[in-house]
Amino acid sequence: MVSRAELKEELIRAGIRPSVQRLAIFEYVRQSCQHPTAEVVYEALRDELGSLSLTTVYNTLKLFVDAGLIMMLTIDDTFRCFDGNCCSHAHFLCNSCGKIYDFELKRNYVDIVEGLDGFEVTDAQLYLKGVCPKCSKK
Amino acid sequence: MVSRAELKEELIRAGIRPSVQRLAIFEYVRQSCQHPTAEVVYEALRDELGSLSLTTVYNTLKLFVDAGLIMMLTIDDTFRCFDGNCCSHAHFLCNSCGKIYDFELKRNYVDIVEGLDGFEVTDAQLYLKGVCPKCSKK
DNA sequence: CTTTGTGCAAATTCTTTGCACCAAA
DNA sequence: TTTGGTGCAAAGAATTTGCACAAAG
Repeated sequence: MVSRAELKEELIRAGIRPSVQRLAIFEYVRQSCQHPTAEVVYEALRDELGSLSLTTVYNTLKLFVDAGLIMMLTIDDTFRCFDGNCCSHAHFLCNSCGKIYDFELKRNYVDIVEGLDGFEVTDAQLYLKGVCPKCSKK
Repeated sequence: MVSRAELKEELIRAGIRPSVQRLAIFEYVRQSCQHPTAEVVYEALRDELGSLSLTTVYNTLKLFVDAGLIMMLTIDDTFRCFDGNCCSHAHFLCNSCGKIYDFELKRNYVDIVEGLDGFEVTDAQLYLKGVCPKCSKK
């Protein structure tokens, strides 16, 4: 659990002014163990903040993604969601319950790819889909 | 290069009636070394077929994806595209020219993921982004 | 003839944009 | 007092749906 003050510092270091809305959104995405969509962030914070618009959520999430503070996931083509953990890791989407799980990697993605010489890789995502243990028990 | 007759057979084996439109769309996606969007497929085939609607392209591509004949890629969140090659391989999107490259894998995706026990993986995608050799020379 | 496919137009959904107002440095 | 942020309403883009007609078995 990171403090609000630390998150605020992180925004400032990234050149982003820490408005109330931005800090709340940043905190929410960072602390969330789920992978919220813009809509979910909006619903979760609108009461807490009193005033919040979906536009601001979209603007802010885009700002954070561009600054490299969070990641956008497109593991499912029907929705975009966000991950506050930028450390390299894989994602698993359960086709049954819809939950997205995080997994650590034993080695770098590019190690398993043949013939990448000359290609400069700046970003990588490994998306897995299937059925999670909870759902396969049922 | 696979013949039309073979592609037709493949559709029938998958339980899909090989209408003129479906066969043309299947052939196009299979033979294409690009990774066309629905729009691109539509533009490419509308003249050849005389009559074709974007709706049919969407319907048909969805039909093929559900049947496991082709794959949908969401490597870029701004467009969906399709890959006729269902053999496991990685994709690289050049952020400069927009081209998507295919890469073979040295080993299976799941080999590099930690703690997948109990998870049944039915589908996997490795998406890489960066700059391709052609663009980095410029 | 009976089922299935096609394609138009309209609806839907998600996201972005324009713009006026507000807040902070 | 100037720059930047927020949020409403409207626009935009991609995809899906409803339905009538066409085609194939």
